[in-house]
Amino acid sequence: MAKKATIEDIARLAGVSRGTVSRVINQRPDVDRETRARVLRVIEEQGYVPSLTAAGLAGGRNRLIGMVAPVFTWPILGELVRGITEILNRTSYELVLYTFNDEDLTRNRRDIINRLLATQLTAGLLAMYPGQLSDQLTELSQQGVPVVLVDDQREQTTHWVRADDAAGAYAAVQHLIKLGHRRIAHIQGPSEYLVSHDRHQGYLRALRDANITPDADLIQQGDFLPPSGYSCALRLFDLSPEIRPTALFASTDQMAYGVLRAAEERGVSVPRDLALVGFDDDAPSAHVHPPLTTVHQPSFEMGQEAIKLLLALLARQRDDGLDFGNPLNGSQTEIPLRIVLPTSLVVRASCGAANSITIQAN
Amino acid sequence: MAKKATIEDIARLAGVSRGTVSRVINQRPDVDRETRARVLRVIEEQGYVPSLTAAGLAGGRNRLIGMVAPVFTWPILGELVRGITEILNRTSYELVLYTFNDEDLTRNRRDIINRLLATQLTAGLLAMYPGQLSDQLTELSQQGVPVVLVDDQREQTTHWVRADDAAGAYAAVQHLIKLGHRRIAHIQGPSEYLVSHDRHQGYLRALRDANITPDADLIQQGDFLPPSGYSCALRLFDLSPEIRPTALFASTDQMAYGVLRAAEERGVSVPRDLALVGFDDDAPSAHVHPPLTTVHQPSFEMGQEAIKLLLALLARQRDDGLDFGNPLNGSQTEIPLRIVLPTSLVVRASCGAANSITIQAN
DNA sequence: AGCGTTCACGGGATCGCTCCCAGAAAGGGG
DNA sequence: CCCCTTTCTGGGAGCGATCCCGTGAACGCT
Repeated sequence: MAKKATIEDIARLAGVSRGTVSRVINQRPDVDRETRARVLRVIEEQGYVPSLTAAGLAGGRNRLIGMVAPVFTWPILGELVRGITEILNRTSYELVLYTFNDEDLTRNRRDIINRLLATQLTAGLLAMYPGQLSDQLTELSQQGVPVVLVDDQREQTTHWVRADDAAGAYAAVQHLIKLGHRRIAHIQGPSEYLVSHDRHQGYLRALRDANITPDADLIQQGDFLPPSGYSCALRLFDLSPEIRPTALFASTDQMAYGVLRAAEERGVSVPRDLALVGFDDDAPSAHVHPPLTTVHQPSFEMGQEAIKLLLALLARQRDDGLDFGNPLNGSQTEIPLRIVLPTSLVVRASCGAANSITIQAN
Repeated sequence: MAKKATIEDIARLAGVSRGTVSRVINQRPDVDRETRARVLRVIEEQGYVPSLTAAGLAGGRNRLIGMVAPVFTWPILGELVRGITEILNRTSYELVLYTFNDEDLTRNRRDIINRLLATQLTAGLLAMYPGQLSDQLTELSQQGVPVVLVDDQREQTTHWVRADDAAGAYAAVQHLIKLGHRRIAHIQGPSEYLVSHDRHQGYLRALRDANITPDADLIQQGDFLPPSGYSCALRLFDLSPEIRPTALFASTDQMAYGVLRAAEERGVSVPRDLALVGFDDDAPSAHVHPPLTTVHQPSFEMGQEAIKLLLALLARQRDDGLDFGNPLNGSQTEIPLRIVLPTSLVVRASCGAANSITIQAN
């Protein structure tokens, strides 16, 4: 393999200086059209690609973005990553992955992120479902490190993107109401999570808007996972026939799977005896029996919006350095602090609706 | 935020030179015990973390590992990534993500990888299910770039790790035979994939070992996805009762889902009328109805083995540079070119076996 | 013609590290 | 006691970019 070409080689071949080549590479305006064309041609011919490493050292800024995610969230990251990389591939930034498990977190949580940043490798951070880490990330953000969270669990003061859980839940319950149901149960998630709260609020609002008084007997509390859905469902099935629900909105698909199992054991037919709707649109949901009607989270779009937001922060940061005090800067479009994306209702068989279509949540 | 400390600051504080600090950081032997301890203490006190960027530029070697994966494989990468990061977190290496979609591939396939390498960012490459990229990766590997493939689709001349598909298929079919089945159908994948071939061979061998003559009527060809499983199943159900299969081994879980749907439509009860086994252990398989017996791929371990192999290659490369001609090097353990990991059979309800246990494939 | 501006471009200094050679200090053998 | 090793350490020379000051040419204006 021939020795790699450096900027110096390109400069020599194009008959210009390093500085000019650098200007061409970084798309700076003050280069003559012809010169630029010539340099670009040489770059093309030589297959030259500037060293990110050297550029990072010299420029003090890097072209790497750190993606932080707890390992256990990996299974649900596929779509998010797709969205992120689709945008990122059009830029000169690259993605660096940082994962950690629960041990790491409990042991020396602060260290992990700090060391990560201390390497000066990344220009910004994209944190997925950071959980316990979010406080620290917020702190970093306040210190000027560009950070964007993809989260659905807490109110943040950092830039973040999330799905509109309340509207999604509203649409799901409204759908059940339109199908004629009046006694609609809800299995909510743990109260310490914001999603649980939001989805519950959506449920309540949908009922109220249809003049249905919420019934405390029909509201159970689970922990997001199948077993809790199972036991909550059994409790509901044990209610006397006149108050037993005819429909159920589980606040996660996982819990809905538990409901499905309980229903099968008790001979409760879904959707005939019980219309069921979940939330999340996990992969298995299309394949369970019957296929689960659920609220789809726009993961792909969330990934896209998150990285766009971060890229915007990065761009602003760069400008600040160069055009400090530039009046144009002030009029620059404001970068949104939070982006909430609409969910959509995926209608399958478990709710008893005949057709299988997708309905926008708002 | 205080200005970041550099190696120079540490040197000054410890009363030594940059060179010595560098030696300590890189764990070189030629440093006095006391000096080393002193330097380490200062590093600790200052929370100093060396700049990977500068080290990369100066040393010519980097501490980044590129992970290459086509976007559409993301959903199945969760466990692999877990395995990789678990090992990687103990080293000073970081993971950089490179994904690309089909367009990228068909348009300028060569460019992508070349540009990737040309940035000189990564010390080695870990490629997941590279598909069309594998030729090029092999080439790179021959040019001296450390490359490890995680693949199940082709015979490679590069280092790679994969699951033992043939043994997995053998175990699956053997399981069905032990349950008393003699007429066992198989839906294989597209012939251009090595997995299809291997799983098919495993199927045939299991039949032969049980003195069952394979019946061409019972062997269908699908394309890995649910719809093809559906149509293949219908074709099998249309066979006259005396030659109709009592069991079916689908070479992917996805196709098994299609089989499940066909069975439901035709009133064929699984597992009573048809015992079903899939392959891959996709996430939905535990939740389909009935839960699918399948062959589990050791993704977590594959990730671990792959990264260990790459790390070993990297270490060897580094040694080569330093101890050129060292006799120890010659007698050094030869690094295995390929690693094949055992699969395991996950017994659930769809095969008709009472208990739900996991059986090692070999 | 003289002067100030703008436009392109050159090249020295620099980023934070590793490499490596040279030299000091400490022992070992004749 | 001198010389030769061995063990440690110091510091100059890069690595490949960016930054930025400085310069020469071309142009417009008085």
